[in-house]
Amino acid sequence: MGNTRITMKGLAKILGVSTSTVSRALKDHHSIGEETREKIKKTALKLGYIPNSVASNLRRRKTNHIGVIVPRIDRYFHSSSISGIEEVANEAGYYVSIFQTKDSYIKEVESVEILMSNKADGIIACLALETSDIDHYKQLANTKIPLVLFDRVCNDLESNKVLINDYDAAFKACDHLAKIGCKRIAHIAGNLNSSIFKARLEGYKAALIANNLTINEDFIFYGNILSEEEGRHFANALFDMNTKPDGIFCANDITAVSVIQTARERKFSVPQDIAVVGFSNTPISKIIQPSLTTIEDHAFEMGQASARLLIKQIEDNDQNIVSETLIIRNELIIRESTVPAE
Amino acid sequence: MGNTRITMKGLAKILGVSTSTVSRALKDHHSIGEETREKIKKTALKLGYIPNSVASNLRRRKTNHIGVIVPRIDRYFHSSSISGIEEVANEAGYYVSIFQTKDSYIKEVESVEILMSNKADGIIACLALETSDIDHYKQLANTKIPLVLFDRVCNDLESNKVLINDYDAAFKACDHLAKIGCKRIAHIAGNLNSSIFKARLEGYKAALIANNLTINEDFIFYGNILSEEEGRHFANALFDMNTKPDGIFCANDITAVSVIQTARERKFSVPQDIAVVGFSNTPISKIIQPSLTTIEDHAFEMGQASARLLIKQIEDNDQNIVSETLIIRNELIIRESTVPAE
DNA sequence: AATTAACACACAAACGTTTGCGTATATATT
DNA sequence: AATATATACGCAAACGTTTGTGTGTTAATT
Repeated sequence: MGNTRITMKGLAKILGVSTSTVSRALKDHHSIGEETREKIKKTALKLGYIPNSVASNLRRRKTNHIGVIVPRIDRYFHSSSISGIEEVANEAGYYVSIFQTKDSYIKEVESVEILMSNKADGIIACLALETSDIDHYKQLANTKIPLVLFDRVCNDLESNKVLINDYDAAFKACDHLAKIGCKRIAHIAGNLNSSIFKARLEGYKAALIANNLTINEDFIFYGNILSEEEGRHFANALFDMNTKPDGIFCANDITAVSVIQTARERKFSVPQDIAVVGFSNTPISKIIQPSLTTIEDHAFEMGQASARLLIKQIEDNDQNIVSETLIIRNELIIRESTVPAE
Repeated sequence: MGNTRITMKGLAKILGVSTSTVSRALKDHHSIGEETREKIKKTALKLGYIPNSVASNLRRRKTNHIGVIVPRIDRYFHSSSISGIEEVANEAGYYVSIFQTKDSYIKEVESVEILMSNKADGIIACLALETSDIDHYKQLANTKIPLVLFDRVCNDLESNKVLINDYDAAFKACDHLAKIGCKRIAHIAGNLNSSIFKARLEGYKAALIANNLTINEDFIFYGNILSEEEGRHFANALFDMNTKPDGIFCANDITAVSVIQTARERKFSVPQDIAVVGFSNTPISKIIQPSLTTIEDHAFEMGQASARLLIKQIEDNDQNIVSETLIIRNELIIRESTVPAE
């Protein structure tokens, strides 16, 4: 029953050396002679030795493991950023575990606890919509586990951040609507508990003011998770209005797509009756007809940048830098939902 | 500076009890008196004790960690199945780490090695396209780490499997095309190294034969990763043919969408000139115009089933069952790309 | 020839838990 | 009163590494 696998101790006994020699030989420590090193490696291979990282992690006080906490992995923005995180983490010798909060505060707290217990070397998180109390992240600071917040960050928390300028992006989007002639610009806002949706709302308002348009509260729809259903609901409400908006800035692509679909069903034409702008440049935005004007927010690159920043924090001991904030570029991508193809 | 966190040993010293008592008290072991138990818990809380799972894992020889290996997390099918896996794993007290192979054999091997080293309690994997040699999974069998393959499985490997009947699904799809009157049915096939794409090709052929249609090799396009680019390339080749197909079954939604887009650009109409069927019922399939007829393969449920199966294998010691295979239902969803809305 | 330095390895403690076993006191059983 | 049982806790080994220090041998330096 060679049931239990060979360990360093086992190898040492077989070869008549000490476990410390085995350990050093396997990682090419210079103090081990050429000959014994080779002999050890050879038999390790032959006997199918597999290093036990759990033991190693305990001893080294390092796990080479970074935890990622996101609201929902099946949303394109998040799976893309995870993909970016995973790529640079792996490159640097870290592996990645995923926690999905489904925007629940409790699940977020639990995730952080598990990651602390498991001695993750660092954490990258995108806040749940429900989250406003951030003690769980503050507790993290005591444990010296570096944290990077991305996309949905928290201003009350001093931590590393990677985000885009949502205000600016929203401003560009709405300014574009104004410039193409929209006078009554509506907005589907996300959960204002979240930094990004608050900023997008403010960017929206600022752009209207800058273009001498009045802000009409009836034209602002306050959403939550911005699902397809929410989008449809708002779109229907919008098309039921007496004086209808002639442009709309949606805080994500999902709701923007719902608006376009609803418009089609109700025989309104986009962009003639209403121009629509989304947010995130998800794959669907290119495909839908009319194709969707939207903000490219570079999710993959945000993920990469977050991972790079985190790993720097993990590996550098520069205690002078308390925290760092990275702003990622964003672009307005103009498509047919605001400017019809000629 | 209180830099190093409090441990059980520390708590024990402070409270004047043994570490074993602390350990047992914290997990409500019956042999610890009410009074001491409460006292221990109280001070543990007060001093911000965080259990060290790494140490616990080492001692218990269990990590409560399951590894997931998928080709690309930013593809909807995979992020959905991960979401399903994550949900049931968390429910059962496991956390999930993700490895992305990008369809590379080497990355898959490395991922398995990392998971073995890290003593994952189990692994759920969807094979990379490149993978044909599966020694790395066979090695896993020696370590007694349970494995569940899902979607893209390997017939040479005796292991737990969760998949759909791709042959049957493809048959249904192509039979549908035949029944609506298509005589020249084409197929965009995936990498035939992969079980699912081979099965879909065979289902395609079988359906043609069953409908007394001849199999024309010119109508079969052999793809690889089935990206948008591949789809466009094949679509253009298809529309350049003298006698064009009047129906096409695409091995995934991405290429199906490309066909529809290309058709639109080149002024062919779907489904009148060519009917098209995709595979996976990704969100985009509902949105595109015409909406896409496709196979619903229940990615989320596949993930759930995989996780449940794996956890059963981890926790049950029923050594009678060597392996188990679950077939998940699938349905043909008929939309406008084969049957125009009246 | 004496001192240094380099080399090659072994010893043993440590990382922070868990757990089988042992023991002392208190209560119940005959 | 003697034995058995339950209760409440401590001892110490173990999980499999890593690493600081120690030691004996050989080669280099003066």
